[in-house]
Amino acid sequence: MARERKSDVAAACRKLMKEETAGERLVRVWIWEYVLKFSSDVRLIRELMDCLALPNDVPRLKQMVLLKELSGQIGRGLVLQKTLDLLEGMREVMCDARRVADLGALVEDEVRQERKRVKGPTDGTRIAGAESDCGVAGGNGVDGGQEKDWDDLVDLITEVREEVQDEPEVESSVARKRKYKEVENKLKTFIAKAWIELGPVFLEKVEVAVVSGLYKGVTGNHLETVLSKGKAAATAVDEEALADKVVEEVANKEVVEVRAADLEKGRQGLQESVAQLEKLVKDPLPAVLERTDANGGNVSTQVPASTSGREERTAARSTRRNFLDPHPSARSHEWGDDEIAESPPTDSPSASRRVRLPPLNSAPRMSPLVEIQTANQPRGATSRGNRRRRKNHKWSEEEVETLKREVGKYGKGRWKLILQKNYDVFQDRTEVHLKDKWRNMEKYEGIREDDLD
DNA sequence: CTAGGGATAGGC
DNA sequence: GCCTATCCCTAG
Repeated sequence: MARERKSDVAAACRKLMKEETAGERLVRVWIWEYVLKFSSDVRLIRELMDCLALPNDVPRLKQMVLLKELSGQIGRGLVLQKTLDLLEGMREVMCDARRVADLGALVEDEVRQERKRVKGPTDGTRIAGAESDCGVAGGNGVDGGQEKDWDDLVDLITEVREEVQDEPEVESSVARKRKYKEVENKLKTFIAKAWIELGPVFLEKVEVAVVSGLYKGVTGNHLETVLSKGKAAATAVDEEALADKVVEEVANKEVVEVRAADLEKGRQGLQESVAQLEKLVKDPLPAVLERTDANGGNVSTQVPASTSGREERTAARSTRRNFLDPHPSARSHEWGDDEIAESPPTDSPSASRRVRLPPLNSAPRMSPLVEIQTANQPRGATSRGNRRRRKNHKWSEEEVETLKREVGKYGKGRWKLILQKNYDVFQDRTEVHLKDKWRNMEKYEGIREDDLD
């Protein structure tokens, strides 16, 4: 039943997205920005994904997703190679962001043209705040500080990883553990800084502005005027500056005293904004939340990390790849390939109807890392370079024994589970590594699952 | 996520 | 070269 409703929602959303205007697309970006920044509820994010495609051509959003994934790495235990891959993804996106520094202007342009086309009958589709750049272009400031942090971090991880590869047998040494801790801390700092770099998201600014009474809202007339006069860009700067100022003030002042009247005012303002948003995009959240509540907070796609039952695993299997868990062996990130790729839930039929922005990556497909490395790193300091095959990492006795034991316990084919239960032993391995190793052992050593106790 | 095909590294 | 171990890719 939940399943049917789910597909209903998804279908309805697809339909909506088919007719998505440039303005609505912006709304989609705002929603995602906000959710990615403030929700740590993976379940919610997945559900939302089914209903509202994650725009895959906005560097800022990509950065946010990558940051989420990196955070997840810390939570689940570091897999150095994966961390490096994610970091490389970050670098790519950061470069993209720089390349399209004026994307905001382009979007506004699209909005303007779109408005010209649909002018008249569709009075109800006023685009709240569409003349502001709304953060699509915001956060493009990838400055040198972040690059340096990035370099340091990658160097450190590479170094540790190589150490692990060269002397896998001392994996549990105190020094090794300290190294991992160091990586983790540095990574945390990097992530925190990156979020700061990204700056406030659009809805956040609106929220702050409304609550502090400085945001007067945008009237339809105002919008029309702005758009028709073609002064969108100029206004966007003003609004942006205002919002920034507000955020800054709020951040710097001792806690701003908020009186009841202000709060009420703010709440009303937010309610209006929400109503406007709902007019534009059918907000999937209420349905999702209602469903999760009805379900006692449980949704079938949720996988409690600690469980291991076979049934649960099957139940948890999703038709779609978990976006927080990219393909284990993927060496490059899927986003930004030249095609205008669809996000998973939005199946292709609607693709052609989408408002399209210029491809972000029309530039060479080669990893920006290459340029950077060759430029900044004299010797092969970071040996992984472009897409180099990782150095063969011989299996230690302990790893092999653990693998045998665990296959005996959980059965062949539960690679992910086995890995999760033994992150400390299988440092720097993925489930694919476990699977491959077992295959070899079967093939060349004649080991069988049933030989094990 | 897993299975299986295939590429590559590295030892002899 | 051949063979095994390891790594990588991708269909299902």
